[in-house]
This record gives sequence, C-alpha cells and structure tokens, in this order.
Amino acid sequence: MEKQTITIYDVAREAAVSMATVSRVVNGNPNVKPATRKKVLEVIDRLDYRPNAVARGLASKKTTTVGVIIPDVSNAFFASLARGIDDVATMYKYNIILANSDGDDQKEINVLNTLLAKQVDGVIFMGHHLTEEIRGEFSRSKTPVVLAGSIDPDNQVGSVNIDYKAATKEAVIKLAENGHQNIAFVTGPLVDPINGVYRLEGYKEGLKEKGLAYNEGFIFESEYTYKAGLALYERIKNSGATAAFVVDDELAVGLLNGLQDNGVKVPDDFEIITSNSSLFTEIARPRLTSVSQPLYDIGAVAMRLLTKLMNKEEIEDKTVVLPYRLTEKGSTK
Amino acid sequence: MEKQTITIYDVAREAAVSMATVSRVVNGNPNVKPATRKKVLEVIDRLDYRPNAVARGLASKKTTTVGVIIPDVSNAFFASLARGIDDVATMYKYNIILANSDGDDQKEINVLNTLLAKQVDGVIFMGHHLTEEIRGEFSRSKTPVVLAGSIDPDNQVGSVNIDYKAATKEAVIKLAENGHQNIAFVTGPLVDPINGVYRLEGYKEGLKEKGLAYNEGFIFESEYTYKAGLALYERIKNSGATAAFVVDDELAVGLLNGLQDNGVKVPDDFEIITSNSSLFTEIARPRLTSVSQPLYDIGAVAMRLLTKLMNKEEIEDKTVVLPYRLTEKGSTK
DNA sequence: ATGAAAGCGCTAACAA
DNA sequence: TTGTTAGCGCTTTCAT
Repeated sequence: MEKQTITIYDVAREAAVSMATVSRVVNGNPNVKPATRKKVLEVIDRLDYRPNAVARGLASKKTTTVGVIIPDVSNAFFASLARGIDDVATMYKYNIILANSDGDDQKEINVLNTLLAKQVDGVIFMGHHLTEEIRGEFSRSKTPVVLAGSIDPDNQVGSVNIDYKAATKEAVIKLAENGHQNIAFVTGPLVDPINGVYRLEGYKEGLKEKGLAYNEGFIFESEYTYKAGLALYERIKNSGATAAFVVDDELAVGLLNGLQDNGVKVPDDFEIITSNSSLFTEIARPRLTSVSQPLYDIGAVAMRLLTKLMNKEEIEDKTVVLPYRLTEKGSTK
Repeated sequence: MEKQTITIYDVAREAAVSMATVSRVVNGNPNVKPATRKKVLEVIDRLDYRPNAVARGLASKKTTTVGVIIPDVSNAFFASLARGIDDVATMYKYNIILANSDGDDQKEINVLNTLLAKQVDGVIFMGHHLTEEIRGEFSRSKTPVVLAGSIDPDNQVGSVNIDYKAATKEAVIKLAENGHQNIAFVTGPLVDPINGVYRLEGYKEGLKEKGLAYNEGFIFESEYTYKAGLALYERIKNSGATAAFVVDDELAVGLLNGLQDNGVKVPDDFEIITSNSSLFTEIARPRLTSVSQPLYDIGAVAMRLLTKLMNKEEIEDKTVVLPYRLTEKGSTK
C-alpha cells in the first residue's frame, strides 16, 4: 500500500487544533500562543509533515518561483547571469525555472507561455532581440518581467544593462589613440539593438571623435562562437584592419588564435579589445584587454529588481545601468 | 479593477458543456465528439483561456517539472550537463527548476527539500560527494532521482557516468608509453569517489601495468579552478613530474599556462592529458589532449532515464555508463 | 459521449 | 488567540 501523504489536516487533528492554526505556525504568523506553537511544531516534527507548495500556490496565488528564459546555459556569458539570478532568487526564497530558447523567436514564445501557465510570479528574460510578438505577450500578461543583458527599445519592462555605447566608444578611442586608423568592429547579429544600435553608435562616435572615417568594410557580423572567430582571420586581414573591438570573448579568442596561428603578433601587429572579461580573457596568451561587464551583478540586480516588482513596490527607475570598466591586459599596448 | 482570470468553468459555461468535457478537450482525451471539441476549442480561443498548471498539479499530483541540483551553473562542465538535461526535459514536456548548491552539503539538503515541497516529479542531482544524509533523503522520498556525472557507491538511485577508472588508466598508460616515469595525478577533492576511488584506481593500475611504482608525492589534490592550476606549477615542478593527468580542464589550462609562463615547453618538456574536452582544450596553445566525456549526453541520458523512472517503466539497468574517447591534440607527443 | 460532484492541500476572510 | 468555512482551478471517478 502507498505511503499516505501527511497533510495539514493530519497535523491539526493530532495537535488538536484547527488547520488555520497549523497554517499560522507554518507560515510564522505571530498570532499564535507560544504553547500552541510548540505543540504544533512537535506534531509537525513527529509526523514529518512537509507543506505542499502546489496547494499553497493554488490557494495563495503565489508560487515563489520565477521563470528564466535564457538563450543557452552552456554559454559562459549567460551562465554567469544565471548564477547571479539564482543566488538572489534563493536569497528571497524564490526558485527559478530555467528554460533555454536558443534565441529562437518561437521557442521564446512557447516557453513564456508554459511559464505563465505554471503561474510563475515573475520572469527574467535574456535574449538578443525582442520581437514584437514577445513584447506583446509581456505587456498582455500582468506578470512582471525584467530583461537581463537585453534591451527593450521603449523601456516597457524593467531591464539591467551596462552602457554599451559608452563602453564601445571608449574602447575604440583607446585603439585610435594607440595609433590605429583601421579599426574593425567585430560584432554579433546587428538585429540585436545592443549591437546594431548602441555599440555601433559607440563605434561611430569613437571614430568621429578621433577624426577617423567610418567604413562599412570594417564591420564584421558573426556568430558568437570560437570557431567563427578563428574563421574571421582571413577576412579581417584582407580588410586591412590593424585592431579590432570584439563584442564577445569566445569570438575574440577565436580571432586571437586565428591571428597568432598565422604568425600575426598580438599586440605588436594587431590589437584587440574584447567585451566580457570572462575566464577566456585570462586564459588566452596574451591575455585579452576587455570591457569588463559585471555579468553576475547584472543577473543579481535583475532578480532583485524583479522581487521589487513582484512585491508591487514603487520603483524609481526600472531601467538600470550598471558600470563597466576597461581592463587592460596583454592584447593592447 | 483586476482583469478576471478565465477558468475552465468560464469555458464550460460559454460552450454549454461541463467542466469535465472542457478538461477532456484540453487534455486531448479522444472521448469527445468532434463537434463538441470544435465548439470548446472555439470558446477557448475566444476567451484566450490558459489552463492553470498549479491547479492541474494539485488535482493530478503531477507538476511536469523536475528539480535539478547543480553545484554551479557558471561552471562550464555542469552547464553542459544542464543543457542536455533541459533539452530532453523539454522534449518530454517537463520544465526544470535549477538550483545551485556550490557542492555544499547543507545547501544540497535544503534545496532538495524545497524541491520536494514543490512536488517536482523527479530530481536530477549533480554533485561531487553524496553524503549519507542526502542519500537518506533520496531513499526516504518516493520521488525518483538520477545522478548525472556523479556516483552513488551502492547504486541505490539511477546514475549516468563514464568509466572514470578505465579512462584514467588509458591516459596514464599513454603517458607512460611516451616515456614518462614520473606522472602526476592532478585531481579534485579525493572525497569525491570519482577522484578518490575510480580515477585513483585507474591511475594506479595504469602505473602498475607499465611497471611504474606508485608514489604519493605525485598526487596533487586541488580545487577545480584556473587559478589553482596556475598555482600548481611550482609544486609539480619540484616533484620531478614530467607529465600529468588532470581531471578538469580549467585546472589543466591553469597548469599549462603556469608551465609555459615559466618557460617549460609543452609537450616537449612536459605532457598533459586533461579530462573534459571543453572549449578550453581548443583554445589553449597547444591544444590539450583530453579524455572526451560526452557531457551533454550525460545530462540528456540522465534526463531520459528520469522520464522512464517517473513513468514507472521497467528499467534494465539504472546505472548507465557512457563511452569516452581519448582525443589527442597538442599537449602530448 | 457527457455530466455531476468530490476532492487535491492549502490560505484567508470572517467569526467567535 | 483560535476555529469555521469557502474557495483556489483543475482532474477524476462514477453515473448516465
């Protein structure tokens, strides 16, 4: 025969109190006489009672779980964000349902719908490009949403990012000041406004500030992979570029190895600035100069913001911009 | 005023059928007249009805979510497993609650309990060392558990791994055959039976097979971090070792860089075989020869096994051993 | 093929 | 301080 599950009713009976009282002690409600509380706790312990969170969720309309939509956990960039999210979630007694989307529009929609069906109290979204459709879903549902490392062009939902434009501008200026005239912009998909709008603007402004002309031939759109970076060597070399700002570390390490495997000296013959200061930037030889984004913190702050939203607290500004730094290592002079 | 949530009851009323019928069409039960089904679907569409998974979970005692306990998502090794898990979970209509434990015994227990409270249908556990306490919790609850990349000494729960002993033995033999007499075993915590029992045995057997003596001075226990690897250089050099088998890629790259930064040529003066064939082994120069563990597959197979357990299917063998390969790259001759 | 009705285990008024 | 009693939204017998 099946092991019978212990319910709040069993505890109430054994402790000779009402369910309401048991519920109160379980939930730490102060309106319980210490003696009663003690008695109830004793029974709970004796029966090994574990409150059923699903029943609680149905009754209270709160699940204490949040949905996290991530392109790919096995990507170091997003994994760092995810870790920050989970740590803060745990801190506030939430759990996260983690769902990979591969950045695919349809998967994002599907997964969002199943998360909402599961009554998550909030959603953290990471993705490259917010489609109209998903933004529609966001605004249609009353579940709070926060973007982590992703941008909503018109700030309907909360978001946490760095100032991509300023960071890129600073990096480009540095390369220009090191004497480079031909600076490549090695980027991920330009449909992502982080690349196609903010970073690209920063790149152009940086050039302009140093009196350099913008030239489309120096824009290299690519996947965010090591292999793509390796493969880029040939094209970049042919373009005549002598330095590059790269938006992703895997990509940058690929480019670095592509250059070095072909006898190009870094930083002597070619300088590189990359973007996330991940472990890759430490491992590479030379180590890569990089824009340091506080990835963990972006996740952590996004989750913290979400707790406030879920709590219906007043928010000063739902659009958070975290600081970045330019960390100089060995791939620049 | 609040937007009223649409329930199954609303749909039933509008469609002039019973809740039971609506439930049947939502769940694809064939016992519904096509005309009725059509009518109901129409209303569902019109009202934009979304079934509440929490209510469903309470009524059906199934949540279609599984708990995943992971030491650290931002570790590339575990992230790969997690990705495999999620992909298969999605395939079988499950979601995963992902919880980081840092390999901390107490956190593991806590998180397991909250997962069980949330009525997950199953649990996938990744961790270095199964404490008695957590094994007790596993056997006490009737929720199925599968270990991914972790070993249960007495196979109470399901698990998916590679043959660590054979892999290590093979690697050590290869190093011995390349002429090395002093082969270091660079390992993570030996309390983890994967290291302290299986790999260590493989190491010893490999030495024995090649007529080499075992010497404790060649065992280096370390954290799984790049920094720890870098720091190991000095000790390993002083030990007189001229080759190393390393159980973790980050650690191995650290050691590699430590050696090379100090002028030791790899593989000419020192050979290295590492263990996970992660991207790090590609990025390093020279690229690292490695035991290739199918990380994604370990996760995927673990999740697949869990679906069978949750489904109460008969399992031939709950202890799955996946194949590994020794992939030769540049850090061996 | 369809409906009625009893839960699932808990929270949250409201009363007392 | 404690108890009574409706639900929360759905699934699932059991009838019909």
